[in-house]
Amino acid sequence: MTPVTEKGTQTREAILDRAIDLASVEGLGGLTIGRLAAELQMSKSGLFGHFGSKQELQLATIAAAADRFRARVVEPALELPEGAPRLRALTGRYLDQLSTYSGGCFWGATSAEFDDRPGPVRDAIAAALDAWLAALEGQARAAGFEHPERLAFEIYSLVMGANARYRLSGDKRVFAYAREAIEQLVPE
Amino acid sequence: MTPVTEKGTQTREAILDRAIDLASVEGLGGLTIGRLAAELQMSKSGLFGHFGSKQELQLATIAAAADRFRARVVEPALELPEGAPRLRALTGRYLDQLSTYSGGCFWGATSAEFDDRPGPVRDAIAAALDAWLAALEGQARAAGFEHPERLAFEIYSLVMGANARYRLSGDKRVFAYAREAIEQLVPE
DNA sequence: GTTTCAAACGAACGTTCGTGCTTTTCTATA
DNA sequence: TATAGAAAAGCACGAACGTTCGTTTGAAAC
Repeated sequence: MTPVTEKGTQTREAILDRAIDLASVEGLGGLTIGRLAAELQMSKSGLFGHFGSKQELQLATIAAAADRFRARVVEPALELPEGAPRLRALTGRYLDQLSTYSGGCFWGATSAEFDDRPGPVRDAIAAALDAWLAALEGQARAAGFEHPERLAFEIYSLVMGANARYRLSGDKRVFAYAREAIEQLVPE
Repeated sequence: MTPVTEKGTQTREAILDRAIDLASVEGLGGLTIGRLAAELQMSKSGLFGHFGSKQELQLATIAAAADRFRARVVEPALELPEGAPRLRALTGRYLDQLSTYSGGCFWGATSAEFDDRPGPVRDAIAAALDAWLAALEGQARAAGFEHPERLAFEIYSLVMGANARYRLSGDKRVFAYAREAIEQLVPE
């Protein structure tokens, strides 16, 4: 289940790396063990042994996706001063990820999928999203906005909306729309 | 496939009615023929005969959902004058549906699910969403806004964002946030 | 040089899915 | 009311899924 040797850890990380990309496009449902094994050129059972159950694989993938998000979006933004600058950095970096790296948004693909399936998987996704909203709200509060919770919701909606619209229409202008709308909400 | 008798039509409509509700919660993937048949207390094959393929069932469900959306959201708003009043009516009615009738949003549940699966189903969903965005944009233009396309995107994002957040957090305040944000964008 | 154990494998399981064939039941009309 | 045709059922299929099993490999540990 949990790897013991160096090689086991490497394999497990390779699996989760590919799992994040796959789930970002097709959701956690499309993340099938057989397909994942085929793409990594290993056996279903060999891959399965790293996790012990499909649910454990899903939970591990969610945790890895949260780690990646923190590393690519949150941590770089921590170098900027609290408040409005950090708030703009958070959203800017997120939108950069979505528009450049064209693999889809893990949270956009999975949150709608599990919002009506109670259980540990749904809880893990909800917790990650709550943390993201709370981070936005914290910076909005630090920036002195009057309704930080509402502002966090608005920013969240615009970013996720841009991703959803781009995915379906292929129109990249939506990212500019989101940036302009957020710029208006959090002016320089 | 297409019903001929009165009874056939009734059954087909009953199937699609239930199919919309089911897919609004679980998506078109969770809409399985066996489950749908069980809920309607009929046989898989009997239900299957009405459509001939799963894809035809999905397409028929999408068309029926679009009809329902037009009847419940779009047409009532047509009684108000063009421009800002109609724009507010469209979003207000939509948010009412989402917060009152607690079955989830068909478009929210299905659009993320199929945005990376090319084919007629994806096309049908995309067309319905495009029509909705176009309707918003048309009213924004009639209301004299400077960037009608962007405003339509912002409103779309706020409504869908409210649904997504409510589904995952259970916090109904997000609907108020969406209303206030839209009120600010399209003042009385 | 032998022992040990994690890592990976291949084959099979039980289940569920969509779908096709055949038969029975019902409905509408002449 | 009789009968053609539509609606629904019954049964079985092939494929894909998650999962389990016993076995093989390869690299440390003694």
